Amino acid sequence: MVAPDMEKIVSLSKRRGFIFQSSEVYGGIGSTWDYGPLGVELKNNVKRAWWRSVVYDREDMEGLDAAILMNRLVWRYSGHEATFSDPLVDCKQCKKRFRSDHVQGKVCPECTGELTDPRSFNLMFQTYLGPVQDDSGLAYLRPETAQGIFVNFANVQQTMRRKLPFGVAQIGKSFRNEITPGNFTFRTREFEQMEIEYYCKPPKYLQSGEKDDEVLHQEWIEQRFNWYVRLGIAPCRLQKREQSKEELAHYAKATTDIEYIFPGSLGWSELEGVANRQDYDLSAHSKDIPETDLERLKLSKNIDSIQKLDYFDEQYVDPETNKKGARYIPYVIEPSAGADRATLAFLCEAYNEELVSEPKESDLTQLREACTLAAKNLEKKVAEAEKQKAKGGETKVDTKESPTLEQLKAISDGLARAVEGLPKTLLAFEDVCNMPGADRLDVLKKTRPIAAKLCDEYTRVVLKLHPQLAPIKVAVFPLKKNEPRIVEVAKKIRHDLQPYLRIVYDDTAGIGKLYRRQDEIGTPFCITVDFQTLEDHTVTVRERDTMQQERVAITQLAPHLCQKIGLSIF
RNA sequence: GCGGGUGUAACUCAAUGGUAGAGUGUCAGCUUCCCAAGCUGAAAGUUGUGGGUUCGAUCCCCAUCACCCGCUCCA
Repeated sequence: MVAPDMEKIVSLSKRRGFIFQSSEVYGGIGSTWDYGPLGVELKNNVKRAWWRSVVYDREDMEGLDAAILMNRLVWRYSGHEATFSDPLVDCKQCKKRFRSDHVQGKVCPECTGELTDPRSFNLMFQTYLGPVQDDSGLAYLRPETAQGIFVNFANVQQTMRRKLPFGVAQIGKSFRNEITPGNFTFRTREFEQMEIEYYCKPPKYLQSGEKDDEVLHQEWIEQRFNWYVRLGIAPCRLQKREQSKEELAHYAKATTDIEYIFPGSLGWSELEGVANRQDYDLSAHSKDIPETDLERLKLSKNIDSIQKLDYFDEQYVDPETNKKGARYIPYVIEPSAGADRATLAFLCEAYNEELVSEPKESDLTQLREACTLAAKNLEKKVAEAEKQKAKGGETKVDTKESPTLEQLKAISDGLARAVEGLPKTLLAFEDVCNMPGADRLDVLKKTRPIAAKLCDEYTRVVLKLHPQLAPIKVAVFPLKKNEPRIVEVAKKIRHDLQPYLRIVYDDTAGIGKLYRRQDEIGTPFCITVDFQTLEDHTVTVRERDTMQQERVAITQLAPHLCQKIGLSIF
């Protein structure tokens, strides 16, 4: 099971300190979100796992952290200044919106209504450097981190003495004035990217046995796909989608999106795009690019750059002249991921509601009675709706007052199935109450709290996050908090493990509730100090997903847990 | 930007044209030898914000903000 809808994630995020609405005390501000104490741990872990995977676990990668503010010319020559400010027109009659260069005259192509004057929508945030707000100080908040990597190509290559192929990774904030943000943290105006520019040889300069750009492109797609899977995303909810020729930006030879199927209306959506951008970007920022290449890349001559971002290949031997060495602009493969999107995907994927134990039949009586009542009422409503349909001939639309016939039937069926499957289907009642139209049925409003109360008692919410991503790795509890010897040992364990692991101590509830609390935030291991501990210096280590326990000597806890979590200290 | 919906305690939701309730959660204490147990007590909301109608608005009307759904858009 994964999150059934995004609202579950939003509500859990708020309740347990993962993600808050930004500027909440002033009523919020559109599409911005703050990561709370657990959210920042989770997102940091995602970024750290990414950095480890693409920088530390390879021999051919370097890191970078470029400034958010850059010379305006970067965005002129990258093409953003032109393509990021579309003049748009709206139809005053049918409210559709068009790019003004796609429309003839001042008439709507669809309904022939009158169009507004063109308005410029610049998707880049502007700001001014220095005290005077005029064009001389105009700067943009970067809409992508990639350009910071491109313009530093020569710096990185020379200082690290790199030979092709090699890549540069960067994590950082980007800003886009999106027209339609939404879907929680999925599309926001301020977001964090994890981008790689992997520089390689253009096909012409390859020597035998070397991988070409297309092979490297495929390898990156595979590696990035597998990264998500390794950290817990089920492959069935992840897909590679190759962009069609029509979708491709003119500078991209090929792009494959890695998509995750998010809950609710969001559905299949992009986590990451892996593009083969050829030599477009480095050429764009270089002086002295030959006319033929400018034409091929549809670039205009760069009259402002003071560098040529090319590469001297000493090994290359010209097959015709036998001349050694060549100077050329490298190709680039760009795996560009969203840190917030990955974090959201991991949260959605990890979310589980489980029946911990089967409810006693005596506890179910009230629910069964309420359902019988609801079923009868629904039957009546269905019959009414059918009669009306036969009479009026017209299918009733989904109105404020009552659900449609189809909705009624679906709810009725859902309820019947849920009742039949009891006690195993306890969790299904909530789904039934959330079906379209159900909110307008009073009978279900009465059933909901009864089912909810049972769910509280017999189910748990558990985030099955990969241990490396979990915000808290270990929690320590005393089995009895009014037994000072046990409390003392538990607190000492927390203190001793603190240098190795993110660990918390809690004794403010019964043991069952303490476990549930940690389940809900994805803590993979809970240590409980009990009476046996006082005799043999062992504790129980309880595993989140299975709820199984094993006894471990206190002295072995650090290596034992670090090994299970996959930390490399021991 | 357009259309529809929502906004009440930290969360989930009730209620009413006459100064707001429940469950969960949180906190304190007691109790408890392993999975949201029990008991006692407590804190917590100018009902998103600002106007209007009214003797009186959380409820009706208008505006605004935020979120959700659908369009539109999306390197």
